[in-house]
Amino acid sequence: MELSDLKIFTAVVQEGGITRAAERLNRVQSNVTTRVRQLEDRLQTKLFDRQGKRLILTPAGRTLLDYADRLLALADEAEAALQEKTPRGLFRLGSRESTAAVRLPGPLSVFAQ
Amino acid sequence: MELSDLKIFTAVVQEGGITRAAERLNRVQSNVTTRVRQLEDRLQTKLFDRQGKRLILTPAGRTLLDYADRLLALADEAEAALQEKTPRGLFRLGSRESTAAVRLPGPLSVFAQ
DNA sequence: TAAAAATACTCCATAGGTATTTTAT
DNA sequence: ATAAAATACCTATGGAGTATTTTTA
Repeated sequence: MELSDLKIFTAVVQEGGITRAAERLNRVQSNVTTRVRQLEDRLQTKLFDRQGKRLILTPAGRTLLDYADRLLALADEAEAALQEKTPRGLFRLGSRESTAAVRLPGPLSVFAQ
Repeated sequence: MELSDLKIFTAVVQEGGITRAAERLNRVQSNVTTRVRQLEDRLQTKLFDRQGKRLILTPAGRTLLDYADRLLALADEAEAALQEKTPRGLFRLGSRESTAAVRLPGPLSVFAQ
C-alpha cells in the first residue's frame, strides 16, 4: 500500500466517481479504475460496492478512508516540515570560559525562548 | 514520497548503513543507495551527511525519521484494521413493532456494549 | 586491503495511456 | 442515448539487479 494509492482512493471517494477523480488527478479513467482494483486486491478487501455506475463505500472502505485522510495529512505535514528553512536540531558550541562570559550572551539572546 | 521510500529510509537509519539495510530488506545494495538518493532529490533535502562510509543523519533526516515512524505505524494499523474479520459499520434493521418487542431483544443483546 | 558506498549499465514489472466494450440511467 | 466503469491492449518510466569502480578506515 503506497501513499499514491491512498491519494487516488480518497479522490474517488471525494469526487464520488472514478471519472471525476481521474480528471482531478490529471490521470486517465482506466488508470484510476485499475489502481482502485489493484488496491482492493492487495488489501484483499472490497472498498466499494459496485451497483452499476454507482460506487458505494463498504464499511471496510469507510475504515480505510479514515486512515487514508490521517496518513495523507501526516505526510503533507512531514514534507512541509522538511521545507522549513529555519535551522533545526541540536547545536553544540564550544568556547573558553572567559570568552563565553563576555562574547556569547549578546548573540545567543537572539535564540532565547 | 511513498511509504516504501520511508521503509527503506528507516531501515538504513536503524541498521546504520546501506549494505545492512539492503540485506534486511532483501534488496540489493545499489538499489537502496539509489532509492535514498532519489528520496533526497524529491524532497530537495539532504537526509544524511556522507563522511566516507559513515552515514550520519542530518537534522532534516532526524525530522523525517520521526514522521516516517509515525506514518509506517499508522499504515500498519490501517492494514490490520482492514484484516479484522469482525463486521463493522452501521447496521440498519427494520421490523414491525410487535415483532421487535418479542423477537429482537434476545439476539440483539449479543451486541450490547 | 577489506568493506562499504557510489556509479554505469541492463532488464523487466508495472504504472499510465489509447481505444473499445459493457452497463445502467 | 448518454455517461460512466470495465476491459483489452500497448508503451514507457523507473524500480531492481549485475558488475565494476571509488573511497576510507
